[in-house]
Amino acid sequence: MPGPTRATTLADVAAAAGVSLSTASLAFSGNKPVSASTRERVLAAAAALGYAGPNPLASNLRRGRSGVVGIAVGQLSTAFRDPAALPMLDAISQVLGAAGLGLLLMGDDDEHARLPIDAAIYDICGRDSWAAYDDLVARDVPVVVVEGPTWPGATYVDIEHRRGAKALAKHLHDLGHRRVATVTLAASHAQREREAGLRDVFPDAHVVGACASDLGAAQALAADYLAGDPGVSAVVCQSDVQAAGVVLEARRRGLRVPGDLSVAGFDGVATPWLDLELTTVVQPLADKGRATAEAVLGRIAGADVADVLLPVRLRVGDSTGPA
Amino acid sequence: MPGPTRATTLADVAAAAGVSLSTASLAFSGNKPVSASTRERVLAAAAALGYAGPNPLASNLRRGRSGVVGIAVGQLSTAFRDPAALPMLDAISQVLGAAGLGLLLMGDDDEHARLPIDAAIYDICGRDSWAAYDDLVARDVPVVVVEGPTWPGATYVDIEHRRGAKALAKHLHDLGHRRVATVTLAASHAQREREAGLRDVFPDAHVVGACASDLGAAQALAADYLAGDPGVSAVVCQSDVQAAGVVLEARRRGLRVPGDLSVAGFDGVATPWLDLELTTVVQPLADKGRATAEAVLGRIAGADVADVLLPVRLRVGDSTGPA
DNA sequence: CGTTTCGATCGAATCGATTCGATGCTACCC
DNA sequence: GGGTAGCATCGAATCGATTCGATCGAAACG
Repeated sequence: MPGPTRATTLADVAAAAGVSLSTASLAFSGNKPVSASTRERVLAAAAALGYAGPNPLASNLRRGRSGVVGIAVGQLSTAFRDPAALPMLDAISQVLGAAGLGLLLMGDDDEHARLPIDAAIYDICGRDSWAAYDDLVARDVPVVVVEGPTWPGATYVDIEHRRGAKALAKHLHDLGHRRVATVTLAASHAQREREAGLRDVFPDAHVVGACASDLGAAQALAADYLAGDPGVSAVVCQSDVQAAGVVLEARRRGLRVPGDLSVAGFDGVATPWLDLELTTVVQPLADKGRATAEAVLGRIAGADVADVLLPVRLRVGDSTGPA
Repeated sequence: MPGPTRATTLADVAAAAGVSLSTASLAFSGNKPVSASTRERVLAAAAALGYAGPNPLASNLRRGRSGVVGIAVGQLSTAFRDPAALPMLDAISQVLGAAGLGLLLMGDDDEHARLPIDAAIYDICGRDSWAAYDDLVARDVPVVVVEGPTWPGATYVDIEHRRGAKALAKHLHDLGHRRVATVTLAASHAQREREAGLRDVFPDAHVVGACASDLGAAQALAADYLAGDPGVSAVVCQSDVQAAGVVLEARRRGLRVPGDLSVAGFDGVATPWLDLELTTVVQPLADKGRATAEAVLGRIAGADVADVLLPVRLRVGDSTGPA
């Protein structure tokens, strides 16, 4: 039985196995060849002592790595409520997990500056500043920013916000729309780019208001707006969830989509609770996650990592039609 | 400017400030009183050298703590797609964050056994076994299990699955329902308890099938089932999301809810895309998260922590009616 | 004025591993 | 058979902090 005595160290195991500390270490890490018989003797001794492997804390200090990557997401519930966040997060955790790295959730507070992370991902934030960023830089922690503003020293992964938004706007223009409104996200790099793309085609598009990528919030926003009978023929949203909210609210008011009102989204996620397919700008969520994770791996390895800009694609669905 | 020379250590700072290493340490940690003038001198020296505070890795080793708590959630995208998961996760991260602890996402693989965590939460899993559990026990890492099966040495946080399910079943029985079906989750402790509660009232309830708490999956399941014209007057689901899927599918087939079919859920989350309020069993999600986090804190502190069983409450909405 | 107390500071031990360079040994080659 | 590789093993240094116990002065006390 594994004795109740804790604090079994590798030194104890080495002593029990009759080898040196360094050899015991090699038997576990495999960083240098060890004869099969020796390795077995060490592992047997470890099992007998109830030793569960090298203490990660000690190992981390010596190697100068924690094996943990922080990901800043602001408040969890808002960050993950957006279905667009999940495929990306999944891809990130898959790639990092395969490399033996764990993913640590960080809020905005700089509490987290004290936690042992090898790199940080700034994502899903829709924010322009992060308190902890300077601390990370000071500690030489590599940072990868997703869809964020450009800070010195970070690596960037982004998508073609402007081109996508412009393609969507063009699609609406081609359908004959002339007066359009847009539901925005909170002020951020991504939001500014997308709005620029929209205004490339509709310079005087009206801003309905800003809200998170949340069905209820978008619905409430749309309720106010549509009640005023604004005289627009299309509403461009910045996420599919927002778009779904607008569709639901429009219908509740007796408007037909796309007959009376065209509605467009962004992201290209599944909206199973809608009986139509949204016209939207599809972004490669999994690719974005993979690219982010790979950038992190590169930066941790000390490599020079190039910024990444991923393409988007207009998907025409059933939620937009002739003006 | 903070020189490009890394590897500035506390010893360098101490030397620059003309104090001993131990005093410099105290100036940062505040674990023992240090005269104000000394502290200032140390901090000034640190700023001049571009020293960003004690290396967390070294600090961790010495204190025997990493400040990180692992949370096992299986695959991220399935775990977080369920809206019931978020309020709980939020509460956990809030309580742990206030205590200066970070939250590390763990998959099922035992890769994570090598990561530096002070405690682990097994949650949102709907699974009966976890590969890494034994490793954690061997390493003396406290484990808190949420809605899970009882393993030796862990602390449990759970809700009244059976009582809740039974109360809901009773409600349906009172409405005159006699033939009911149930959509289940994957086999798990929670699922078994709930099914037992249902069978306390409807011993021969029919099992439609199992699926995750996912709208599309539930919809597909319901499509198959309802096509067979099964002759039940009510469907009891194990999450509100499942219930929403069943409602949508029933309507698609021309059934009125609750006129032709009563549908009930579990969890008590918001379903803004449904125009009715689900009859459901409301569980205290935030409380569950708080209780979990507090159990973790207690276990880390080495205290004896009692298991927690949280009450649930039947909420009668518009999705159930007379048979 | 001598003694006790208390607070600030310091030196040294310690946390538990990884890894560099050196050593001893066997095997191989001409 | 002498010299050289090459592999397994070992000893010692190291990662960068935290903390215990000791020391030193100055303030407080009788």
